[in-house]
Amino acid sequence: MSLPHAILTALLEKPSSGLELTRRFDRSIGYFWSATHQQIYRELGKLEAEGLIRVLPSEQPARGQKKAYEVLPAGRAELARWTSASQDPKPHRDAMLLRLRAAAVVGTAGLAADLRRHREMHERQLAEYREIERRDFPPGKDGPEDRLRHLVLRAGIDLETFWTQWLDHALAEFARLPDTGGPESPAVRKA
Amino acid sequence: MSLPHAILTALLEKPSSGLELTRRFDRSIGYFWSATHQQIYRELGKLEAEGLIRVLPSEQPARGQKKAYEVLPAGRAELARWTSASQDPKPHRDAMLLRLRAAAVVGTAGLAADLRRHREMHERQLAEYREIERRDFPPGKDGPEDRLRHLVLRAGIDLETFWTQWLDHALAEFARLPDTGGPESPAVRKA
DNA sequence: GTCTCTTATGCAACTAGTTGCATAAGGCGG
DNA sequence: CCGCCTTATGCAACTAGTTGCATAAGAGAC
Repeated sequence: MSLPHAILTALLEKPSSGLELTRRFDRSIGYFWSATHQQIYRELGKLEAEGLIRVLPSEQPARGQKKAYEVLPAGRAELARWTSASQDPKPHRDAMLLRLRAAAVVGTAGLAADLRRHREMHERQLAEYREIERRDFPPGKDGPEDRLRHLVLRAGIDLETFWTQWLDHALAEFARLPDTGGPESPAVRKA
Repeated sequence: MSLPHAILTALLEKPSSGLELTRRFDRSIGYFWSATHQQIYRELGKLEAEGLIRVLPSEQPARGQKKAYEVLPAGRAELARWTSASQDPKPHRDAMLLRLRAAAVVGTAGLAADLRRHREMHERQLAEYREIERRDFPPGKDGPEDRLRHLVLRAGIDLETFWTQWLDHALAEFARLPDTGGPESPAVRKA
């Protein structure tokens, strides 16, 4: 249960409206914790009700008007508590690995094309991360906060590099395999 | 939506009862697609209703009796369809990276211990994968199905290696940082 | 022979996340 | 001044996954 904490972090970095948060989740934060605008609006409502954030005064809260939130002391305390608390990692779910395993049983037909497509996507994401790194972390910028944020970005860069290479490896393996309905069938075998 | 396909794959590898599936999900398949026994029983019910699997004859279906399922031709066809269909990868969610980003704002207190703990967990998982590799993929065993399954296991091994190394890197970075309430506070700053 | 433990199956309620759509304000074109 | 586009906020319904508990059969303890 981390969405509220992702939002608190984002709001501490910079007070924002729901839509601004949505856009920021589409960029930096969303790279390791994605969220739709509905999730965000709902969560903002809850956080406000719990007294962890509040609407910035000044703007009137009419519908269709910007409504910016800031974090209250209780929210900062909650985020600090959550950050330092021991947490078990959630198990991964990776549909592509599942598909490969399924392919071992029902055949590899059509899979290689999607492997290539995923490879391209990972490569594009990697280029985007590298661009962010170039822009946001030039050589001089290395205060404590910068170091931590850079560390997180590095994880993104290294992960995309990892998947790009792994998919290359998988594609090379595919090239050595018959690209048919698999080891024991032309598609449906016991029809 | 991949749980039904994970189950179909498992059942094609070997017809099983709900509990047997649950155990197999705790081992091999669950390493990239985890599921609880309730999810599995519910999904088995749906798959049977849709005519993709059926109860193996022989055993009577009284409660508390083993009830093994096998995949029907329609199920195999559905799995083949799903495997070859183009699918977009779901965005990752990684709470640890989120916590590091939060730590850049509210401080790193207490985080290093959990980084170390996660490092140990990844290392243990890595050892387990290596053991499986040694046991299930000895040098001679490399038919097409073996190659694909080995590829999937390799992804697990390489990912755990990746995280172990990344956490080492993060811990080294932490060692160079003040381990306090963060850049701008003793915990709650504007109280 | 009944008590308790393990195996096996399952329901119900809850939490999290997604999808589709609705509403309202403001700007701008004609 | 009316229709249309963009910005901004939000509800409702749905899908997926988790947690807690209930039920029943068989095995062995005593």
